[in-house]
Parts: sequence; C-alpha cells; structure tokens
Amino acid sequence: MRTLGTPEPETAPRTVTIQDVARRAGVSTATVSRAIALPERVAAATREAVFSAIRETGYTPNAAARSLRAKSTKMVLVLLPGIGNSFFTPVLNALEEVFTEGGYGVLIGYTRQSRSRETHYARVIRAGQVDGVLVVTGNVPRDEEFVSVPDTVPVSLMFSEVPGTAQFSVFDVDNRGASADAVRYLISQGHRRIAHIPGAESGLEARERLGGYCDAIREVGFPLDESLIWRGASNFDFASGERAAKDFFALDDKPTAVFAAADEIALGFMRALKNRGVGIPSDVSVIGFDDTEYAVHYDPALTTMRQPRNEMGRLAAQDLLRRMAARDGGIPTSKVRLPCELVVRESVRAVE
Amino acid sequence: MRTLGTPEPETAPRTVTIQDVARRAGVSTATVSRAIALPERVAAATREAVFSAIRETGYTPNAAARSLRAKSTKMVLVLLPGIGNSFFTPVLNALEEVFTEGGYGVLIGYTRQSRSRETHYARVIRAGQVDGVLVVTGNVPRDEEFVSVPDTVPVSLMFSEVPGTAQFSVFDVDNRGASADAVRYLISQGHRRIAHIPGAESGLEARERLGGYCDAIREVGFPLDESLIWRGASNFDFASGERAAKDFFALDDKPTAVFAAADEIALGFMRALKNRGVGIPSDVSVIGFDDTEYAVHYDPALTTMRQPRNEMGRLAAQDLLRRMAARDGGIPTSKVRLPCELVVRESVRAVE
DNA sequence: ATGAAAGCGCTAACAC
DNA sequence: GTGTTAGCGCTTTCAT
Repeated sequence: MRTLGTPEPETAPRTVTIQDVARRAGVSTATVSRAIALPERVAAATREAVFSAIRETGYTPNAAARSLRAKSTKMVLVLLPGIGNSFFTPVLNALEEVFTEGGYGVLIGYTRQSRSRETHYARVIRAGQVDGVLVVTGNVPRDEEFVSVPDTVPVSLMFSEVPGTAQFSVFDVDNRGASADAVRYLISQGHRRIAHIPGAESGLEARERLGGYCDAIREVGFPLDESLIWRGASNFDFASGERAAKDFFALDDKPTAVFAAADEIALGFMRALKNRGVGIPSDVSVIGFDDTEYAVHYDPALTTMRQPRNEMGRLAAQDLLRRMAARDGGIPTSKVRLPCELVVRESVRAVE
Repeated sequence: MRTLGTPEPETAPRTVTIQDVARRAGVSTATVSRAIALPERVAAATREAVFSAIRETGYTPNAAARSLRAKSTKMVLVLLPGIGNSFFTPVLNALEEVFTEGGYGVLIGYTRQSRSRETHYARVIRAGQVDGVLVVTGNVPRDEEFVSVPDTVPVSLMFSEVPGTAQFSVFDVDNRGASADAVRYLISQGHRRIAHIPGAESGLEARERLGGYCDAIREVGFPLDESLIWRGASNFDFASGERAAKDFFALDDKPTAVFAAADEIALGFMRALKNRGVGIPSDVSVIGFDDTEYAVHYDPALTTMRQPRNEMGRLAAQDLLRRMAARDGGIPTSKVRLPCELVVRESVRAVE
C-alpha cells in the first residue's frame, strides 16, 4: 500500500517464492511443495490454506529451481531442417499440441544442414536443457558430438532413419514402396514412358523414392532410361521442378507422365510446362508426393501420394512422452512405418 | 578400466559437474566458472589446465543450475496462432536464426485462439522460463493473466498492435495504407467495379485492410457497394476464398477486379472461378496480400502486396535481444512499421 | 500429516 | 589471479 506522501520505496518487486507462500499459509515449504505435487497427501484444511496463499501471492514455481532439483526440464527439443518449405508446418503443429498437453514445452532448432548448428544443439542436450529430442528431418544427424548425447535422453527420428540402430524410435513411411505404388498407378493409367524428378539425393528419402520408381519400371519390364531421370534437385522445392522442366524440353522423345519426389517439385515443374504451353494433364500427366496444403488448390489439383504428417507427429510425440516418463529406458524404442495413400485428383489422365 | 572377471559396477554414469573439472584441473570451481565466462581474467596456464580438464571430462555446464543462479534462461518464447497456414514459416525461420546467433533458444507456443493456452503460456513466462516473449499473431493476446506478466520480461508484438500501450515493441506494416495502394493499383489499371474479400474480421489486420479498400474506393468517388464486400471469411485461408466465389457468382453486375485480404484467400477464390470457366485475369483480375511462397508459383502468378516477413522477423528479434540484454528496461520499446511493396505478376490485367 | 534440513550445480561477492 | 563462501528456489528424505 502506498501511503500519501510516502515515495514509493525503490524495492525491486522481489519475485514471490515458495517461502513467501509457506510463511503466509503458516506451514513449511515442504508442505507447500506437497500440496502442489500431491494434494491428496495433505490435510484438506492445510491444502486450502496453501492454495489461498498461492492465489493471494500470485505464486508460480520457478522453473529453473524445479529443473535443477528434479533433474528434468519438461522440455523437448524438436530439430527441423529449417530450409524453406512448409512441409513441416503441420508436423510441428501436431507435435506442439501433444507435447503441450503432456506438460512439455517445445524448443525448436533448425539444423540448416550445418555441422556447427548440430553441435550447438548437441550441447543443448548435454546441458540437460531438454528431456527428449525429436529429429524431424530427412538428414541423418551427422554424429560426432551427437553420439555423446547421454543415453538418458530419449531421441526419436521422423521421416528418416539411421540404419542399424535401436537406440532411436523411428516414425516414417515406406518411401520406396509408396513411390513404386505411385508409378504403378501411372502405369495402370496406360503410361509407358514415365520420367522421375528425384529430390536431393543426399537424403535417404529421395534415394528411396528413386528406388521405388526403378522398382515399378523394372517390374513391368519397361527399360530403365537414364534420360528420364532428371537429377540435380537442390531440394524438395519449386526451383528443382523448374530445373527439371529444362530436361523435359531438351528431350526428343518426351514422356507422357512424370513422378516428382515431392509436391513442390511437381508444382514447379507443372508451372514451367504450362508457361510453355504444355497442357497438364492433357499433354503430360504429373504425380507428386506428400500431399501438402497446396496440392489440392493448384490448377490442376495435384494427384499425389499422401504422407500422414499429422498422425506421424502425434504418434511420435506420444511415444517420446512415454519414453520420457519412464526413467532410464524402461520402455523400448519403436519403429513405426505408416502407410501412404494415393490421392487421385486432376493431374493424371488415362492414355490410349 | 574393467578388470577381467570383475563385473561392471552398477554405478550410474554420474553427470560431470564443475566440481569434477575443478578437481581434475587442480583449481577451485570459481576458477573454472571464470575460465569459461571471462577467459581473459584467468592466467594462461590455468586456463589451459581448465580447458583440458573440460575436454577430458566432456563437461557441459548444466543449464538449470546456471539459470537458477544467473536468473536468466537464455530462452525466448515465440507465440504463434498455430492455425493452419504457413505464412509464419519464414518468420519463425528468421527469428530462430537471429535468436540462436544471439545465444538464445526458441521455445514455441501455439495459442490456437484458446484462452487456456494463453494462460498456460502466461504461466511459462511467470515461471521465469524465458527471458523474453515475441507474440507473432494477428490476435491481440486476451489479457487477464497476461497483464500479470512481470515487467522484467520484455514482450514484443509482430503483425499486430495493442493500441495505446508503450510496454511492447511493435513490428508491423501499414495494413490500411498498403491495402489502399493495392486497390489504387487496380484503379490505375482501369478497374472501376472492385470487390473485396476481407479476412476474419475479429482480427485488427483484416479490419485495417478492409479500411484501406474503402479509403481507396472513396477517394476516387466510386460508390462503396456493400454487395462487393464478401464477408464471412473464417480465416486467411483457401476456404474463405472459395466461399467468396459463391458471392461472386450470385452477383448480376460482376466486378472486374477483386482485392483479397490474403494470398491464400486469393488463390482459393481464383481456383473456384477457374473451375467454373472464369478466366483470370481475362475475365476477372485478382490481387492478394502477403506474397507467400505460393503466390509466384500459381497459375497465373499472383499480383500481390508483399510484407517483408523475413526482415520483420530479423528486426523484431534483434530488438528483443537488445532489450533482454539491458537489465530492467534500460532500452525503450520501439514501434517499427515497415513498407509493403507491390509485386506485379500476372493476375491483374488492364481494362478499357 | 507435517517440518527440518540437505543439496541439486552453478555464479558472484568478497577476501587474500 | 585465485579460493572461500553463500546462496539462487525448489524437492525430498528422514524424523516426528
């Protein structure tokens, strides 16, 4: 209370601690702590006293002190590639939702293909700043420092896999099988000359999708024509699709259909073709991969292989939540491979 | 060293602390702490001893202990609306980059228009879990708990403003002026009958953009025709644009141009028109707002008003960094309003 | 059912 | 230039 004429004392508004609450409620700090964590183990009257003291003081437990003592920060680190595309937006959404519900905060990190950023985040983990890690990227983390991450912190991988390790949970799709299915669909629509635009081949997913394309071509006995594989994608992005269009126009014997390793590649490719008067799907059919937001809104709406991004995010988060709750690897890691689903829209037509 | 026949002792691999490093280097913990924080204030020989001890032990300072002691977590909270659209992806990218460079981690939170989520994050702030907050959303945070956020934590706003407060830094654009400019451009191309698809009018930005539309129409003396304002957007999304298409088709006297309050609205609208055989821009011109990634790749490429999202992110982060570094409001808040830029592409044609 | 007390790992006065 | 010491705010035995 400020008395008339009395200048406001320069007292810094000291943050209220558990001590203040204890004093006010006439109990010990231990009791306050208990009343918060295990209300049922405190007498009803005491509990009331504590809670009103909390309300009156506006007390909020200090996170750092709690973390220090409890050796748990209630935070997870979500590592994303962080280059451009918005493929990961719904994933991050799902993750944040599940983690927040589970009482965990989400610290994000963009690795940006940079070694120094990876070591930076490895340090974050070693500093005990997070209770778990979710690596959401096509790129297997380059290890070195990463291997020295304490085993006590559970780590999960999404959309890609480190072959031959059981220490991570993995949530991904069968990129190879789904890609083969996409190409098989093209074949079922009568296409025989089918091209492929791979993603950046440094990533496992892109290589798997290329593998699936080859599988499907080979199994029907079509020749595997290298001139129909338009490499050189820098990424899963529009620009890669536009670049591939050059390969298309350079070709004498043009394909009737194209399987792009990602929707954005497909969209960039389609745009480049339309600009030069090539009709889609009248002249060339196109199928993508991912089913991102824009696929359905493009003209023509893109036929594509859907990855269940939201579901994968939810499952991965729930698994990590479970593993974090179990002290010391009480719960084994899981490998979950979800099915993709062909979404037929307008960009593929039947020929013959 | 494991001796033959001796079973591995069940010792938990105790995390290495500053104590271990001190012991190994033959110095006090204070010296280790100093060698890390202010290397120049420690004798070269000692410094070397400390650093090799650190290397040998693989020591990483514990974040919680440091935060508790230093009363600073080196983390910021970035609050996003978290509903669907990927408008914020590049913003988040820019923020993460600048904050990480500045030595801060980024905790994300999606408010999802939910009061309980806002109070949740208010609690995170009060728990001292972050040193600063960036509210990146068109929605002014509903206050209540929020006002009780301690003044010691600097808060900044992006893309929207709380009128009449100096306690936040604000980074936004002149939505009204830029919208008026967009409509003026349409007028300059000979359009006289111009419609508008507003965003969800609960948000300040959407109302400002609507205001700009009205300004531009009025200033040239055109009648302000309510039948040309197609309200009912649930959001800045495709669906809103598709819904607006119904209004378009229901109209006898059709407009020759449409100003959409966001690119995604514009794209949804265009798609719906094209589906019914209406040519863009041959029959109707469309202009958007934002210049998101897909604007340039659509067919026709969308003419739109660009918001400098990356730059706004960088500036906002830098400002917050500065304010967090200054103890106790040493640095005043700023109001930064960046210019938008008209990006002319293919979706508007000149008439007459 | 509750309290006393120890201590999580670190930093920052303050001495020397 | 370096060490001693006193906590930061909380949880958790261990008593009572």
